[in-house]
Amino acid sequence: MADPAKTEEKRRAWGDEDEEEDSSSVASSSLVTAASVAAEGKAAEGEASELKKIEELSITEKSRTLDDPEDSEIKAVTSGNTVYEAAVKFEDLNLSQDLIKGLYVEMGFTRPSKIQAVSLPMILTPPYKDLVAQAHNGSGKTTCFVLGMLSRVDPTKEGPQAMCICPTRELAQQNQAVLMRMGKYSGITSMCAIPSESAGYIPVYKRPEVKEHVVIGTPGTIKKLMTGRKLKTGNIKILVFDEADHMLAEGGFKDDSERIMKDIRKESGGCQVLLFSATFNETVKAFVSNVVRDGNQIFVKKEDLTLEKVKQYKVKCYRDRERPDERLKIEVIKKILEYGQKVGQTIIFVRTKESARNLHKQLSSEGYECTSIQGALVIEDRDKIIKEFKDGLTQVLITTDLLARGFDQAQVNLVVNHDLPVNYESYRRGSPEPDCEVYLHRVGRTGRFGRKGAVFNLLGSRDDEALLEMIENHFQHKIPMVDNGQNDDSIVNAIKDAGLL
DNA sequence: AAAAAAC
Repeated sequence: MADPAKTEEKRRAWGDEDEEEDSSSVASSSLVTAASVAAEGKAAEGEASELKKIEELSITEKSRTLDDPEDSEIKAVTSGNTVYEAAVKFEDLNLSQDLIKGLYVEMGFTRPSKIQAVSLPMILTPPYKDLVAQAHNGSGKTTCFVLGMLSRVDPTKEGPQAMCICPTRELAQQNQAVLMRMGKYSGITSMCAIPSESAGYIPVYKRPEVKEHVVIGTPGTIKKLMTGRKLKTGNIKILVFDEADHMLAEGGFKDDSERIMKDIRKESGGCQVLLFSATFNETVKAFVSNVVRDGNQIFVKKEDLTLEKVKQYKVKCYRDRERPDERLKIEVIKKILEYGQKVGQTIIFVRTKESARNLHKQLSSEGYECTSIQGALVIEDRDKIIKEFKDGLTQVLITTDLLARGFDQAQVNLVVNHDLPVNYESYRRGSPEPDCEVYLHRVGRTGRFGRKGAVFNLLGSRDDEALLEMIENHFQHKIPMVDNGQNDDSIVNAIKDAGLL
């Protein structure tokens, strides 16, 4: 539907948003069999001074139906003396009846997923400790922090008591949508603090004070409201950073995030801070555990992060010459879409806004319906394109890394990397390295909640081949090559092998 | 290079 020429672009886009992580589907459950507590080191039994215990939560999961992405062990390190028991049922969590009803009736959940089982007790048990939590894509992280926020709000009191900071507008909106559904029966109110349409822009000083209980938004708007004294943070009890590794990364939102965290911690007299993401590279991890020194931690080994039900492939899209063959990429994409349309929705990732536009134009002109989104679009168009895709009105969405993180759409079962994610710093240094974290997030747009999916990585050069090899090594996961031949069934077979079709 | 962002 979307006509590329029709979508206006703004010279300076200051919208933010992106979409979140777990949405509609049933959080399928993993069975928590045992939580054995092993004392760190060879500490003698009487050593009460030992502050840290390492709990190896060995978790066997039984994926009963189609859900259950998390196979691997997650390792939890607790701080302090509290012993947490994994929640087998939502009833184990002392939630209000309103929230229980929201989980079962509105969300349709049955039991906590693995990350929920492990993290929710840590979030909800006093004394309220900070938490850094890593879990697989599509494993239900959003539910963890949304439930955390809802549980800590007193609906009889007015004003902000919980806050969530996200990297993009789309993600903030998606998270708020989840919160509203889950909190449907609780009487808890929320607002989305993101840049609004330029037409209806109201300067901060003219806005009323925020009265809602929960504020979800992007760093700039949140900061603006805070400095404009329209967002009082004195009663904030819980502060969440979604996609926390990115929110705290150099070159990410580090400065904004630290500022916000510092101010709120001071104003509120110390509030609980939750950091959630599917990825934490070593640099961020070191920094993060410094930020939440006295907190609990949940981590997953990077080798265990790849989603089993999502099949990854690579396709050679260059011929003899060692330069990208855009034409060949288009042909391969067309092949993928031919069959992809039959199985569900497709997201195509590109590196730049310009490629998003160009690819959109090209595919459209060849009769392949698609839409595209990137940060230069005006907010109205961004919202419209997301809505159309979420409503299933469009099948193919071309995007920059705007949607790499958190975007949750169960029907997406094909992801195409038209360009591989490259670490910009290394690129500038002249020795390009892949951005493995972004790669993992892109892959995670499919296979939500244990569903099946396929990812096609288009290799435009020998360099791309080397990049993907580094990604394979990073995750210790070999990615098979699929023939690009236009005359055989390699692509179809790959889609079939992934369990689609 | 992507994203957020202002009055």
